[in-house]
Amino acid sequence: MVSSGASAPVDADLDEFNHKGNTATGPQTSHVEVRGSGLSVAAEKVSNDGYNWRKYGQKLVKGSEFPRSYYKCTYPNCEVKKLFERSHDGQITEIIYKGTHDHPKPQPSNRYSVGAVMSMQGERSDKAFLAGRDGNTSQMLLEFSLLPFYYYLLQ
DNA sequence: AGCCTTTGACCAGCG
DNA sequence: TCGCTGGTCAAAGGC
Repeated sequence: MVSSGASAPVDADLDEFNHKGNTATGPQTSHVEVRGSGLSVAAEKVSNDGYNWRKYGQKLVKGSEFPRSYYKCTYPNCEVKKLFERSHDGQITEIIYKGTHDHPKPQPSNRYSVGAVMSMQGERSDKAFLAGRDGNTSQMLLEFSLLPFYYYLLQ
């Protein structure tokens, strides 16, 4: 569960989502919070989570000092949306997924030699967002799991 | 040539 | 009913 369970520290705010009354009928919303990762690669990885996204908007929401980007999955018949909020440093402040992919992931343009990344993304792609929220531990895991990817980029 | 990002405007929901 | 805010659209430009 160490290397495969946490691609990103997931703070599942499904409670808040439930509270609003949109659960089974509405689209699933996953609230992913990635804070404190100084690696700009973190943003890259989260952006390239195995799917292709097309940006369709950007808005500065109140309460946040940084603009929020709106992405949509480019897969045909897949209307999963992703709200991406990051600071000017490239640090991710908030990521919100709306919906669930019901299609296989397209071929990632980058072929990591590290299968671990793929596998963990594969697990993450579902809705296994329920386990693994240890605060600092998950943060550490994030950076740790990113090391191979980061190393790959450096080459 | 095609897809993606950018950016301003438009629209709908809510207080 | 009006104003505000968040979300989406669409045109233009870039890669």
